Amino acid sequence: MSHPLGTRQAQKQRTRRALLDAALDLLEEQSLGSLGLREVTRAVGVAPTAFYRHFRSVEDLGVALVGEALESLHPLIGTALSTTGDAEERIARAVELIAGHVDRYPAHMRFIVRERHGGVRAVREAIRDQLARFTEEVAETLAEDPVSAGWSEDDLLMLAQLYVDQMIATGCLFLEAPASVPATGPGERARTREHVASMAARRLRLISIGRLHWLDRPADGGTSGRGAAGIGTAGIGTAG
Amino acid sequence: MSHPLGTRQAQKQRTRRALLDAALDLLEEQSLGSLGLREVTRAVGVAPTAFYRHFRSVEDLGVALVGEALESLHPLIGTALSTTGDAEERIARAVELIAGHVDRYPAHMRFIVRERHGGVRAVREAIRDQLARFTEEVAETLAEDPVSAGWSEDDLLMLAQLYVDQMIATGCLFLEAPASVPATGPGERARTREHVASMAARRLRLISIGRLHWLDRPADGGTSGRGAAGIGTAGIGTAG
DNA sequence: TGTACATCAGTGAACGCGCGTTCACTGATGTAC
DNA sequence: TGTACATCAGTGAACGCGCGTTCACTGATGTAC
Repeated sequence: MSHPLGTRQAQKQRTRRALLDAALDLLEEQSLGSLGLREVTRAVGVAPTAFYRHFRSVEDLGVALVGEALESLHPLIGTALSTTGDAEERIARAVELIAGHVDRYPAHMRFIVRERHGGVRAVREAIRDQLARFTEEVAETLAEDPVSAGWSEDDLLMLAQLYVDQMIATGCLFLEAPASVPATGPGERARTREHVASMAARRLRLISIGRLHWLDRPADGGTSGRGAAGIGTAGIGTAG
Repeated sequence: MSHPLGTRQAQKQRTRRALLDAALDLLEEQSLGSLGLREVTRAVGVAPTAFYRHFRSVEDLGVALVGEALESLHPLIGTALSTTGDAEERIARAVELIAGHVDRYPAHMRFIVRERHGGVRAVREAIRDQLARFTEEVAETLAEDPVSAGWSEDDLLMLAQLYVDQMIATGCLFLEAPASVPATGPGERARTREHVASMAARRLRLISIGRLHWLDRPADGGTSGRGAAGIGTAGIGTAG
């Protein structure tokens, strides 16, 4: 009666899931470093000691969360990259995908954003490593694009990093734009879904434009580029 | 003898500084949410209760840190914006300025990066508000630039946000690139100062190029732009 | 300058509390025959 | 199918510890006359 569904393994997995979900829930209001083992077990309704059947520590649980949070983000990247159409359509689609992801997995997104630079080293490094994998993947896809002809490897990596960073920054903005508040309060326009989407699209647009004209520029100026032609730098962009 | 330098006020300020510095120090390894009041006073060498003579809580101390960390960042922005020369020179100067700032105030930079999305609401919001002020300032400076002729206000804001985000992202990269390790370990090239500087410069270059060609593009496609001319979008940037 | 009083930064003992971790346990599930 | 034994997810009592906060205090600094 208490275990109607089946095997011991299945029940264990259910408890593990409950611990992960409870942790994600609690992390909406705090960071992993201040999350207590007892807090998590209390939220689930098991004894504190049950925690040790699943994780060695809260830090360990955090690393597990990194795994699943970024696993859920992974298909998003694939979908965004494989979208066809003109630049404007692809940008709109990418922004939509991110917004949809944040709607579906807000706690995952918050966790990544918060712990990416958070106080728990193992978790920080796990996120960094996973994002580096994503970046590499994006870079490889970009490399196949005819637009990238003549780009150095570092240039491609830079662009990939820029895209990955944008993805996270945009997700973060959507997190702060509650779907339930479409009405514009005083000065709260910045946290409207439409406004966030519009600004995110603008950013991607500017990056897309910069990308198209990347090789127009005369020299590399950096330490290791190889793709540019010409010497000297025109006086572009002078400020007051 | 125990208070050779002067007034009661001066001594109080010295203790306050010591508390702030000790906190910054401790925050290198953890986040504000898990920082204890007793930890801070222990590091300074005063009784726990002395803390309350200066701050109501650790959260309160955090808000004070936001103030001084972003105050130290402020002149940086002014200097970067007022730099003259061609685009390449200005980019190099901006990257240098950020690197220098990270060298001088690494703990401040780490604090901002970590707590910007951290678990303490009051601190998060203080950082957000201060960065919004910076962004507004950058946007105003950009507006005066002839390159920005015909740009909508939202476009300028978008660009300003992009620059401010880049500043922080670059600072964060320099934090992870210890000045003491110029030698390239296996696969550690990404955390070399020169490589970070080179990649940061590339990003700014791409943004600068995108900026120059912003109004070349045919249509706005967003919700509120006003500066663009023409209709339809060319099929730019198709991926595999 | 000297005296009497006020201020207040820092002290130290005490408190109740929730923490992470240990340990021997229970009893349902799984396995061997 | 039935029986005997092994496994192991979850229990609950107990531990020592460091936490934030309170309180009445001390004694150097500041001020009034």
